[in-house]
Amino acid sequence: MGLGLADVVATAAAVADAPARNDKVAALAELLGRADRRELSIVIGLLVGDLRQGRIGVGWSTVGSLDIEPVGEASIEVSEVDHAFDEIAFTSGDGSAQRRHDVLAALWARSTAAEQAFLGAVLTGGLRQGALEGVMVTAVAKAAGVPVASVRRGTMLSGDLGETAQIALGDGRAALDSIGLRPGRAIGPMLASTSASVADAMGEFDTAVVQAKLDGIRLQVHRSGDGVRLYTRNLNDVTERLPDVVALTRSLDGEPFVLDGELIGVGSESPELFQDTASTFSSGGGSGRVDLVLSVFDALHLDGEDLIDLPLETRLARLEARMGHVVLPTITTADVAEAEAFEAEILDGGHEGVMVKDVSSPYAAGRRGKAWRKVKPVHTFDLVVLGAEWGHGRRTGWLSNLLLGARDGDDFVMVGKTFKGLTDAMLEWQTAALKELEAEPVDGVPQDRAAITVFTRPELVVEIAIDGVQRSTTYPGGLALRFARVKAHRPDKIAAESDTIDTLRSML
DNA sequence: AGTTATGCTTC
DNA sequence: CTCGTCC
DNA sequence: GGACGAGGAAGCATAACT
Repeated sequence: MGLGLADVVATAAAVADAPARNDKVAALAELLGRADRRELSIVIGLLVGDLRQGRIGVGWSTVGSLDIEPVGEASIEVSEVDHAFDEIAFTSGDGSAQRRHDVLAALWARSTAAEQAFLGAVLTGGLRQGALEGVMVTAVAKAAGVPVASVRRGTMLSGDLGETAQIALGDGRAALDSIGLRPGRAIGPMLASTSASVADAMGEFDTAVVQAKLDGIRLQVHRSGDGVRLYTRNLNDVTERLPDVVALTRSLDGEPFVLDGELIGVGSESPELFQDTASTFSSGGGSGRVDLVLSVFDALHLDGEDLIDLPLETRLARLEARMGHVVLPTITTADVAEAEAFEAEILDGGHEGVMVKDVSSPYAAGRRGKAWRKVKPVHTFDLVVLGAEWGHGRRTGWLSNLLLGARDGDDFVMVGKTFKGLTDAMLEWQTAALKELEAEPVDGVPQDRAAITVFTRPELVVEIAIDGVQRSTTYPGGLALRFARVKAHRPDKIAAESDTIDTLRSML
């Protein structure tokens, strides 16, 4: 008898109900202890909402349209769920939508109400049990009786928690610790935290490496012999899409190697807009509208040697010696003024900002550490609230997502939405304030989500921070905000004095 | 053959 | 991608 | 400090619909 889906559902419920992380871990570890080797990847995939088969093309709309009577008694095994997901994932071509739907419906028809709800949550990314991969790593360690650090390390180097769990529980500590970086296999990329300024970021370090932050797509570049593999930040294999980058990679010295870099569209003088980089990237490189160029900023493995535990300074020296011509603009300095001058130069070149890194730090794969800090300019504007959407999940009952307008003469044109930057107190306040302003929508406000939207008179001013603007075909002003977040409500200001669409346009 | 709906992935 | 909240 | 979950914009792919 294999593990039942009902066992997984019961554990998920226990995890969701337990506020303390330790209790979540205990519940997960107990379940892992009951799974056999083959089931581990499946169970982990279900419970962290990241299936073994990746995304299978079933989302909110499909799940919501299923109206199938649940059964009273649980009978499905997790291996059967896995099999159904496999079938859905690998079916394509004419008529495939129907076949995929049939497989899903058959699964639903055999499920209890609780199982249907759980599977639906998994497929729509709505688990909300307060435990995803981070907690699961700890649970795997507990179930296997090994240190969390070992599991974390194995997961980052293998890029796969399910596989790591199989090794930890099945083969033991020694096998787990022998997982190593292997050119050709993706590894979790090191992530950065944010600093408000270069001076802030440098305050933490004796000496800093400062590098241009390019507004493109993170790319992990592997080469072993003639074998080349290219992975995105989320470890998706995009090798086939980027023949030019593959050719470049084959031309570099020092294989086997693993590099960390950024892929960016480059025009005659300045970098292209991110939109154009992304467009070219997703439609297959060579035939795109812009030239995609790889810039490298770190080396994890070079000349067949692991570098991740060596200081950044050493990694960069090795990188520079081997392939200096593909390394992006970099300086090493202890002087804040020098770093700021470099930042100004980079921004002047049309780039996004700079990264400030501790010169002595190892490559912390898969971690968001303080050794790397990103510094990007922030722009602030006074915009006007045109409406708000009711929130979901922990924001249920609050007006959450604000519809933002810029002034255009006496009118207002919508330029984006945001739900970010709001504290619970601000949500409470704006919910009451916006209800008072409820009105018919003004012109130029999309009404596709009218059912969950409260439209308002354009009166409440909000201070909005953005990273920049981008072209838009969905908003009437032809422009949309990038990474908008609320800094403050400004009921003391009047809408007639808010910022204009022309001011925003000047940023394009 | 063109348009629409849905899902996915980058930031 | 950003931010606030919670453990 | 780590982990989670709130939900954004653009652009592409695929299959169904018209």
